[in-house]
Amino acid sequence: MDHTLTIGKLAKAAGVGVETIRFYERKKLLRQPRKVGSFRHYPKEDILRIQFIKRSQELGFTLNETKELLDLKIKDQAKCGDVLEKTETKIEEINQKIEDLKKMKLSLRELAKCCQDSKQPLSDCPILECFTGDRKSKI
Amino acid sequence: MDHTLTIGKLAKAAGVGVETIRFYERKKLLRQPRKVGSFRHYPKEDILRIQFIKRSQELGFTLNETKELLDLKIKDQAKCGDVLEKTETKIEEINQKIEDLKKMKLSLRELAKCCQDSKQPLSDCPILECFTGDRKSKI
DNA sequence: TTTGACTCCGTACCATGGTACGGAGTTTAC
DNA sequence: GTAAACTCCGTACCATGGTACGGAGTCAAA
Repeated sequence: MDHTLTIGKLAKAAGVGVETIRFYERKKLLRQPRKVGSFRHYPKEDILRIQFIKRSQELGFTLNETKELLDLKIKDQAKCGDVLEKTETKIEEINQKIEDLKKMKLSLRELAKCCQDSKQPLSDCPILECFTGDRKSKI
Repeated sequence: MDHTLTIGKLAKAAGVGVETIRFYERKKLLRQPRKVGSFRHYPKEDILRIQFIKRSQELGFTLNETKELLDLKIKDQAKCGDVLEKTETKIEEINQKIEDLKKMKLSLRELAKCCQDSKQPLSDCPILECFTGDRKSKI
């Protein structure tokens, strides 16, 4: 009983599936673990690393972007500002997405107005036509 | 020269690629066109149909959802309210996405605060640790 | 020692929304 | 009439983030 974890234990500790860990390894999000015989043995720190990955996804980073963040950590010439910059970029992307979604919502609300009497048969319902015809809308 | 379009003309008129049209056909978003010999001939209405699909995507509907909207049109027992309902549901989904994005943004802002002096080497930068440790945050 | 649980590896598959390719047949323009 | 342009079809491939499978090897407990 040493201080390392087999893939199953790591998976359980980090709250992911075994296959996910092998997938992250293929994608180089996890470093090659030490092999004991043919079995992978992971340091406990990899629990945190996986939690970092999950958190990063929750924050809207893709796996590739997350990999970039993790890679910054091992390049010791990397500056704190490099991470900050990626964060700011991601905040801008999020702002843009929010704006897009708000425009969609406005358009959908306008379209919904087309269709007041919801008991009309669809042949008399203008909403699909509104949909198609609404080319001057903001989005 | 009749009033129908070959696939290339339709693609050009609708602003999509030829392969996209065949893809939509496979996904049943476009009806089987009339065949003249082995060549597809499309009615001009399919330009509008494709534009409807594109517009629908812009509004956040997936191709499957778009197909449901288009299918409502041919089921003549479908009610105007059926379309309205899908629209309202999509508006709710959009609201939820906006809320999620706002939470992400807040978290990213907090994390960015961790990293004030952007000239520090990354070993002294707390942002990655903030990332990992910030488990009590809202998202 | 044997049985059950775990792990290995490569590969295939899921959804989503297409794009690309290759070899054949068809149509149009000069 | 010939060559370019278009179309046919099936299939494979792209990114994204995994999940599933099968047959073999390994490990731990009873």
